[in-house]
Amino acid sequence: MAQKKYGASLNDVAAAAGVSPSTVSRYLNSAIKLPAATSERIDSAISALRYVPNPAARSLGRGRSDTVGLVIPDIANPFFAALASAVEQAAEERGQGVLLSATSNSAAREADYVDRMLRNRVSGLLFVSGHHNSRELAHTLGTVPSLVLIDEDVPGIECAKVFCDNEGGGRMAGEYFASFGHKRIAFVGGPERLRSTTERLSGLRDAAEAHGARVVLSTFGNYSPTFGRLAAEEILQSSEDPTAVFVSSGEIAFGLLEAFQAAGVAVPERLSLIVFDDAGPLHLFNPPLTAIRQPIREMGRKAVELALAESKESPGQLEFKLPVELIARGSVSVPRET
Amino acid sequence: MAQKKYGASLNDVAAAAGVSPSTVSRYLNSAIKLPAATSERIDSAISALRYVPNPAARSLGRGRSDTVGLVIPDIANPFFAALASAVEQAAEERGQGVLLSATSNSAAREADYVDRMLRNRVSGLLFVSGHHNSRELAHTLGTVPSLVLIDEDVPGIECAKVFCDNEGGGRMAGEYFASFGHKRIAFVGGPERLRSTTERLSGLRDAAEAHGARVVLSTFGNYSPTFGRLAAEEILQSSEDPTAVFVSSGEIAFGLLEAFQAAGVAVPERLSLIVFDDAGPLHLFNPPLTAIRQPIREMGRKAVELALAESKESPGQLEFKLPVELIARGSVSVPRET
DNA sequence: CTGAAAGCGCTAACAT
DNA sequence: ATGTTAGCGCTTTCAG
Repeated sequence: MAQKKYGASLNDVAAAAGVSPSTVSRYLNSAIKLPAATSERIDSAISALRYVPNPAARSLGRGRSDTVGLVIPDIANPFFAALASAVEQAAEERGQGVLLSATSNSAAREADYVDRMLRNRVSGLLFVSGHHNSRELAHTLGTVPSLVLIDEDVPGIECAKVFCDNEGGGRMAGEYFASFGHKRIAFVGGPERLRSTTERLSGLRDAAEAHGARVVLSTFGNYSPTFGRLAAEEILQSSEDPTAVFVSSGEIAFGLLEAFQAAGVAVPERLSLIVFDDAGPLHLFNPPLTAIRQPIREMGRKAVELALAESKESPGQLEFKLPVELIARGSVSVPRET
Repeated sequence: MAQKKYGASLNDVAAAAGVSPSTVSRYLNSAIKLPAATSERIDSAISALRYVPNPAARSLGRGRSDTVGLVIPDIANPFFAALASAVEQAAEERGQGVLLSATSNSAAREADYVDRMLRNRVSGLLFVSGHHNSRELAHTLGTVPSLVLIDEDVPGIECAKVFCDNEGGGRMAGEYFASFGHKRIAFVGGPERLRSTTERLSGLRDAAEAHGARVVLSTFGNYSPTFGRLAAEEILQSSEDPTAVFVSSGEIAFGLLEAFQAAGVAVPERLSLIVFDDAGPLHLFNPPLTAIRQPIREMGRKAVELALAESKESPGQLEFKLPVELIARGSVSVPRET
């Protein structure tokens, strides 16, 4: 589609319909009502000429692009894929396209991609960070109007934020473990210093301690099966001898499970498991995984809504914390005899 | 980001550097080498003014957009998510962005979204259909230069195509079943009349018959767990009494498995299972699922390559069939005693 | 090899 | 209410 003269322009349509370009423009943007006669002439000119509007020209003329930007760490991760899907749907409903960028978990790219979104004059920017953020990122982000942070915070940025109730999720997990009689719990987090990570841990810890249990081990790493395998080793070798583990992401859980299977460690008989985040078919796993489910679709929708909100009502609520729920399946049982 | 005057323009940079806009433009597009002195002046002007190029203007001026379009049925499906990820990476390497649209499995939207890509003057369009296609779609697609079809064919369109070896995959499954002694095989396909569906079935059938087995049941539906549950019922009620089933997609397999579990049908003891496509953590399922793996990453890369190929070398190879492999896990065993 | 000038297609102040 | 007229920021002939 690279050829220069692509098709008919608005001017051609206007000429064919015997009106001025601005009339056609206004008509098309439904900012106006025309006599039936002229609107028909325009319509037929459009179809006769096979006219298609050029978004680049429109964007250039207006200084914005009817597009919302979405920056995520990794589109192949089921959680982010689901989020992207939700965002796209919500955006579509509002006549906005989505410009997607996955940073491939590279911190360096986060700022670059935000820049790109800015260049593209997106009407709103949804950003999901996957790192403890650099000063540079914070600076870039600081200049972004209609920014919405999803899932993860970036310290020092004041903007709309959509999180799930990480602490509540941690608490649910802790209480659930405690109700089975677990006393020694391990926490496998995402990247250290990330808000979601610390909140989940603190919820878990609070609930545990309120029920006479303890978080005896906590380890942090990136959202990957590789880190999960490492964490599994750490847990199995720990002298603290945990009987339950709460893992902060599905991808990490995959690695954990692989390592447990390889080591002949039975779940839940030997080690109970709860995973935060229920994206992917966890119910079909061996064993079916008990999970904390985030309302991904609602998070995406809310974020789009906030990004596109007309007046940036600073007085209004800026931070939203959506509720999570515990989906009980088969990966938690009473602790083994000690 | 909707404000009008956004930042410095190329003209501002040129003025600050004491050269003409065209010189800056040429310099930035590396179509030229400047004396070190001037190039430095330009560079410092750029950073001083915090100049960022405006892609819309560039696109308008050049008639194309340094962006490849990708249209897929559903971004939340792990297969398509992995494909999108691969495409994005390959595009990035070539300095191209990706404009993504998910049709939400709506046939009606396919043509719309292709149109949108056209408007956006994408430098290449990658299209994955999820339907037996309408005349309208074929017509729209017919006008698209640098079109690449991935995974699924659209009859009557002549363009570059990247498939996997569906027939070979079916054959592998058939042979594998036969090697365990299965005689009666069920096929759960995707949408009927889709090329991938028919090819997988024909490969399966050929291999089965070559080994004294038969495909005793075949059923078709869309790529969803819901259809999988329906198919499971059909299989369980069949008087043909199949002992093995070959299912054409992961999403469908999820539904199948759910229904089998609900009905107390053990896999593989009662029914062996092979799924086409190994996206998602099938190795952690209960039982671990034996699968035909497509080279998703390579497919994405190849498609981008073809879309961006300079000269459309019609004499060259237009259709690529990438090899698949069977990943043996635990969902196939010898058939139960009859 | 560099600069001037004419668009690319559309929008939005101004006029009428 | 419609038309006129400038741009939006960049690319790209075409002169110099």
